[in-house]
Amino acid sequence: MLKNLKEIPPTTIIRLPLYLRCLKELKDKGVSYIPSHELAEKAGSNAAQLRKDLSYLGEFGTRGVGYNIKHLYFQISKSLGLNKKYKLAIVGMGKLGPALKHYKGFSESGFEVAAVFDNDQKKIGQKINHNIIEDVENLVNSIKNKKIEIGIITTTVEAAQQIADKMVIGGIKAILNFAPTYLEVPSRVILRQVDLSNELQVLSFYLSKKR
Amino acid sequence: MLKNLKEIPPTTIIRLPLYLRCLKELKDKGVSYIPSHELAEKAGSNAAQLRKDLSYLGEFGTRGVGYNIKHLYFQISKSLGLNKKYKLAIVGMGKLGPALKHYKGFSESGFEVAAVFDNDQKKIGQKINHNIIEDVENLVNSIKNKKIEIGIITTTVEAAQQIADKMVIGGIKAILNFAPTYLEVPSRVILRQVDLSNELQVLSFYLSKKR
DNA sequence: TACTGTGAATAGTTTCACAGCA
DNA sequence: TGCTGTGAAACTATTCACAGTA
Repeated sequence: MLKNLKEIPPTTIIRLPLYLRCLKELKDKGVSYIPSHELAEKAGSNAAQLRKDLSYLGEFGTRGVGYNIKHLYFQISKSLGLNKKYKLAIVGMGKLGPALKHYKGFSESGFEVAAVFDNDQKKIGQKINHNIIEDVENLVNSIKNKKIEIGIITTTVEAAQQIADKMVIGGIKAILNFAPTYLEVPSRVILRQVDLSNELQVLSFYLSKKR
Repeated sequence: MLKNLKEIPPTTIIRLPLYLRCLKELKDKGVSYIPSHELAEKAGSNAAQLRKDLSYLGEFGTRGVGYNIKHLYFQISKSLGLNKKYKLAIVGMGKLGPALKHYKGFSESGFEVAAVFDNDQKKIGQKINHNIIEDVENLVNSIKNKKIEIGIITTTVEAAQQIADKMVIGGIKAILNFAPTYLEVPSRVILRQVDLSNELQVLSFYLSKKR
């Protein structure tokens, strides 16, 4: 019955944002209840897995009926810590950085881009949406002053580690790294790596198997 | 001894591009041999896992010495099917699409952006690097004529499914989808989903646990 | 009746620990 | 001696199947 004591498996955590997205769609459409097999199908999962995943968060369903969409949405949001707003810093205003800056999904989930940085004097001072590009030399102070908790790195591989180091000095709590290189950070800092060409290489593997 | 018969686990496949990246760095530096624990450290893994992963591909090491970097690089490339060139189409020339178009990692791994598309008449005909933006109405024919095997979707959520459908009609073999929505494709088409705000939500979970 | 929640069974993944080879 | 390659053990995740309930 009580499940707060149990650890939520990492695989479950990765799927929660998926469920959340489907629930948002349904909520916006005005649907009020949904059974596990339908929600699972929308999320590209299966009913057993969905129910097991949700069981780590609590008991939110009604037997014979399904899940109340608004309630489940709220509960998953809460479990993911999305009831709180987070401030982001994006470092590297090449192509990918500005693309992320404009990405709608961030603000929708309660993430606010509080500062953007580059080391190119030509770019510093320019405006991107509502942010003025700051000199990367300000990174440490900006993170401290604005109490930024999450850093996104979209620089070159060469610059990535020193940017990460500065973020750590500034007191960053988590880093999302898009530069295709392994970063060394203290274990108290949460690090996630997104590598776009890795995804293509994985596709390549499955493609080449088919012949 | 012979391992070609055994299936390579999906978790191993995801790590192979990581090893490849480290090996490339070492190769460029002129290093010739490396033991498993050092390569593992560079890749953010551990020696036992690295050796187990490689054991699914074959026996490439020398006891007492380590792995020949060039040879291992070649072998992993081959296992991932990267000895072949792949043609890509990117659909959606908003912010993310052009960023991917410029992304160096793609061409370095043998992927060629053979065509780019949008539905905006103002963008169609414009040049992005070496590609002229084509009308999305040409998508099916272009995929057929240019023998494009991989499609990348960077459109809005609303357009994504119909773009995927067109790709399938054109005979695409794999799709990498950046639109935050679940796509329905025939099982013969390989599909991978990359969702940028999911990554932030996962960070949020681990951040909120820390308080 | 139509669903959820969950133990139990199965499947998959990681880590251990060591035999065997250069 | 110092490493790899790999069975076996430990751990983790998924799926099954059904008791329990609105």
